[in-house]
Amino acid sequence: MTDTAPGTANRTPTRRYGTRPTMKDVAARAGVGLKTVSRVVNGEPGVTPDTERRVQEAITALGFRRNDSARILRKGRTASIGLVLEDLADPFYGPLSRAVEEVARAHGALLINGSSAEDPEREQELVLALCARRVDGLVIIPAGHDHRYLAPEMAAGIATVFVDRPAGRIDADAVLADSFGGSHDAVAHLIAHGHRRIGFLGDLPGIHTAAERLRGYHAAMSEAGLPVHDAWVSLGPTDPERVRTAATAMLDAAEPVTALFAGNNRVTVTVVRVLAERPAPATPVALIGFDDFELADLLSPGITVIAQDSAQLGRTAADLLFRRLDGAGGDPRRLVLPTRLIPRGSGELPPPATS
Amino acid sequence: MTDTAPGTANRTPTRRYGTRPTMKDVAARAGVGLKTVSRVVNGEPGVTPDTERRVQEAITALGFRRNDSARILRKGRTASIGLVLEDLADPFYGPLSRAVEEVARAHGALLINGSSAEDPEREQELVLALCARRVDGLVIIPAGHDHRYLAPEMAAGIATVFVDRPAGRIDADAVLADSFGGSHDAVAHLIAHGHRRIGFLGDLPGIHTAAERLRGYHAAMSEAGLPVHDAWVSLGPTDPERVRTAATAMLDAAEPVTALFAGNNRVTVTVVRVLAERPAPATPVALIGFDDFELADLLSPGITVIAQDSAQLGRTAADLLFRRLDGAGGDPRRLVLPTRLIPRGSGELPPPATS
DNA sequence: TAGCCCCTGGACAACGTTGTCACCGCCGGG
DNA sequence: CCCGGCGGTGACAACGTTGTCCAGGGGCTA
Repeated sequence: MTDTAPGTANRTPTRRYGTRPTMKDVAARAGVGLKTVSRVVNGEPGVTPDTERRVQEAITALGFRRNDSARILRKGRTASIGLVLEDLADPFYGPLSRAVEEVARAHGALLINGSSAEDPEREQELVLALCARRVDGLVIIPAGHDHRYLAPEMAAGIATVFVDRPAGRIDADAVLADSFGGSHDAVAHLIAHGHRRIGFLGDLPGIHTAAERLRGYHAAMSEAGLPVHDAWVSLGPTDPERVRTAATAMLDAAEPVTALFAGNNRVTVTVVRVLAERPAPATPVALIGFDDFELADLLSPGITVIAQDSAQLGRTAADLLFRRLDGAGGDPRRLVLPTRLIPRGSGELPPPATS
Repeated sequence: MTDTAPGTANRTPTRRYGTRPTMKDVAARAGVGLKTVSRVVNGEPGVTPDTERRVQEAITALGFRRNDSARILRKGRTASIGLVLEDLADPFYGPLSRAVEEVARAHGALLINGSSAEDPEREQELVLALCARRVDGLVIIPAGHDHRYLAPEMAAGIATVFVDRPAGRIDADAVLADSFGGSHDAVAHLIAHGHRRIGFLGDLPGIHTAAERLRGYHAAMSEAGLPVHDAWVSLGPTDPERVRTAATAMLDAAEPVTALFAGNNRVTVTVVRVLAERPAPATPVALIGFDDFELADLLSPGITVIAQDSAQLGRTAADLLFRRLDGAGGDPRRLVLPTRLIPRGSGELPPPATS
């Protein structure tokens, strides 16, 4: 009684506000043993219909709901998985997250997710918080490059699958899109349409996908025997200001690029804006973007993209995760999903005739 | 030993795979008491630097990580909140979810979220699962219209805030956008530009926002003394097929509508597609959409929209939730956030001169 | 030097559930 | 009539942590 707030003592004579009935309360009210309540709640066999009815009545009368915290502590499994990604608000990650959730749901698990905001420290903090909660598994879109901090957790049985980018300095399952191949295809496509001076606007070079896409760009250029000017490549944060500046510089150079390859959806959108704002040139600048985005087909011209199915990425990763949780052993696997070039017009524009 | 997998017995002599060290193990290894370990782990005062060092060493040596399940059970607070929305993959909910997450993070809480897929049963299932986990609070974008099932949970202390749509048949906090006002503004805007026959393409009439937007449409029309033909209003699922059919019917009628008001972002996008696919009419059809969406400004014409800030919606709801959790009392509140008309061209198109 | 207090550290119960095991009464068979 | 078995039920420990309480020792003051 001593820790009962004075004001609430009279309002709820039987139990304090915020205190919920437990199985013990239900048992007492139904006049049965604790374990019998447990059996009823979990649908275990071995309870007379009459007893069950009495217990059910007590449950509804008291508004009892099983405390899963205690259940989890006892059983050791939390039936929940963690998802750490860069930014839930990014249209690329929404479908991915939803796909992971659907798979989790099919396995009766809940999804706890957090955004790292591309900050390695925040990623680690989040991941370890999830480990402390003893999630059964983790799906991680890594922001950092060193995941050795995860080794003890994985050794302790927390299944982990990396998505979109591989783990750093540890061996772990990963599900990736074919950034190199997709990028190569895009640049080759532009070259096939006659372009020789192609600019690449990419994400921070430390990000695995950005590096791979740059590699694909270089590979396609060199396969075609084309030189790459330093001024044609710009890597950095994807905020509109930087992209805008970089794109403008490439387009206004003495020998301007005739085509642009944008390294991800945010960059593509900014480039579209930049191109739209410039006075219409005699020959429009060709553009291909990595990642598809809604309405890309409705712009004029439609934006040619390298599409990767982010939902499929998430689904594949979650499937792999649950296979691991179901006991699938073997060495860490790396799955690479293909990308697809969707021509819509902007990537098929020819270079100026003079070029 | 009997339940140790044969292959792992030799690899981990001291403990089975999947079993983690506990504070007891740490205490034993450090040669201190259990509670001392607890003090170190939680940064509580009253431990000599030397003792603390020994404990820290034992912690890293064993790879110990506090089991938050047990902590939660003991403390009664989970430091996590649940978010139930319709579809994480929807660009409207991504920013909302992210905003809720940020607020939660600022309060040291994790976010568990789930998609109801607009299915009341699934919503209830999810919400109750979250209650069983004893989340501290809930942010709900309701799919159903009867939330009496939540009453016992709320009485037991789970703070709950509804977003985007109010709760059904119970009294609860709600944060809404001004659907009626925004809708009214949109239609008035079209009327001001000379339109008399305006079509409304809305979501399922059971959804609160859809009903409110319809109400705003009717209000604006009747204020202007304009009649509303049955054929000008179409409510239903927002899948492209239905919207396409409905829009086409309105546009091909004997007395076709000269302007369309789309009830949400999915509808707007489909309508834009429909209009783009039709042979260009002498006078283009005016269009205003509820919800802003990326690239709306880059289409030609730009799409005039009624913008509601979904991130702000989420932030406001989460703020309110944590104020409740911090003990703020008082009656349930209903906050209504304003919408904003953003003219971009499509809503300013005049009707045909003959009209 | 005696007495007291503070500081550190540990023993123990409790959180609410589930798994194990034992008990009770009743049945059929010997 | 007794015994074995079985279906139904409950007592009890354990999961890993935190809060409460107490003990012991060292330093300080009177």
